[in-house]
Amino acid sequence: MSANTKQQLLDSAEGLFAERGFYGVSIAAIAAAEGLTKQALLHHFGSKEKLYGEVLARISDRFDALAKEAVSLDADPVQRLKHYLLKIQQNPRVQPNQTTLLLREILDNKQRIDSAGTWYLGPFLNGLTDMVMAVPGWERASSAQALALVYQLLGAINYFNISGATLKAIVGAETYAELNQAFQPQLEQLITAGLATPPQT
Amino acid sequence: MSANTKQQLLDSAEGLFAERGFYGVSIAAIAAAEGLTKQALLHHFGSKEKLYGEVLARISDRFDALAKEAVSLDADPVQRLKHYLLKIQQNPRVQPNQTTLLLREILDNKQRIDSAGTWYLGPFLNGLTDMVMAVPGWERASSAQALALVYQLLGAINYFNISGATLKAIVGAETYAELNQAFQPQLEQLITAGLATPPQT
DNA sequence: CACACTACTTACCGAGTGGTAAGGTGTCAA
DNA sequence: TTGACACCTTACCACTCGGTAAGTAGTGTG
Repeated sequence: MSANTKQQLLDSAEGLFAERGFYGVSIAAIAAAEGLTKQALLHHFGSKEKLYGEVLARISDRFDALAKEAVSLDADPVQRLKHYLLKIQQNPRVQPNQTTLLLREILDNKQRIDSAGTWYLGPFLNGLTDMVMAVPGWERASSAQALALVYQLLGAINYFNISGATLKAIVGAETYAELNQAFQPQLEQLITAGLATPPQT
Repeated sequence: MSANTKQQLLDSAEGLFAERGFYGVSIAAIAAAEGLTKQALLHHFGSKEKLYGEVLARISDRFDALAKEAVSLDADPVQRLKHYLLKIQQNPRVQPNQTTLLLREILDNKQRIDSAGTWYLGPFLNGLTDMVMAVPGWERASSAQALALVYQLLGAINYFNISGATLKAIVGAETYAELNQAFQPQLEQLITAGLATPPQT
């Protein structure tokens, strides 16, 4: 079955790209992870760049789904934003491969002229910015001000999420476990505190 | 003069590693940036890995210097922390190459068994954690709780700092300029708000 | 049976990789 | 003057890279 093989190749590619980066993985390695030759991979995707693009597109779709879910679940804008951000933080489907890959894309996109890495982040950021501006007190903030907060909260979440293995190596396993426990309540407080102090216009 | 050439090679290497990542840059490209052959580079550093290690060590030294400066400048723990974090955000010597490279290291360190990338981050994080626990209201927090806040604030800063070019491509140059202006006051508010709500013990 | 199509394979290519070996050139001390 | 050393070069090596070419096995479809 072709569709199945293709999805499995995308799964492997997602994990390997997240681990080692675009240049750090060969298409042969991705194909071998599924017991195939690299020419089989090229048969399905045409080129390494196209494969990478499809991996990113799949991630984008997942974020969209998550956003739609958040909108449908919560009416209160503060709760909605909080739940959405916490879901981004926790979703095992999303973390950590997905976050890592997106971050790598942010880092690498400067030199890959291909804009595949930017188009999908736009709607995502817009959605979050709108959520912030729906919060009481933020209606009169500029979109740039709301985006600044959005980016700071995303950074607070993602920076930690991608640090896992390295951070554990630095502080030790026990401290890391405590840190993992302390992180979410602290994050909720930070979100609440950040939203509670809208910029004065 | 050897020391000069070596420093210039380190400068070039720092920029190129930050831009393209460890695997994305060849030692020949780094050497060519200084008008040399790759064998001249190998003469100075022995191997690509060792060169990379020296680049990281240099960055570590700069962070240490910044921390010492912060301690000497401010007596009030809140102001000290605020100034330190803002300095990390703004320092043109530090940003953005340095932040980018450190982030790449966090991402890649899992597979590079070499621990060169972890040892220097330890003291840096410890210093910040101590600064937080010196803030009134945080004395009784656990170090994990303080570290959680530290990491969230670092994420808020660094995530934005590494996003420059990509973020500009997403939101457009004008919005990005506004965002750049809105970022710092918003960050100060977030730091203040985060520190103002210590965890209940 | 012929034909086309999907899903692969092996064989191969040119370009680029990190690294080794050996040699050249200049400087400086004995 | 000789030797040692730092600093650099050209030449070369084995290897890996992404991608092309050509072919094969299996599965319908007319």
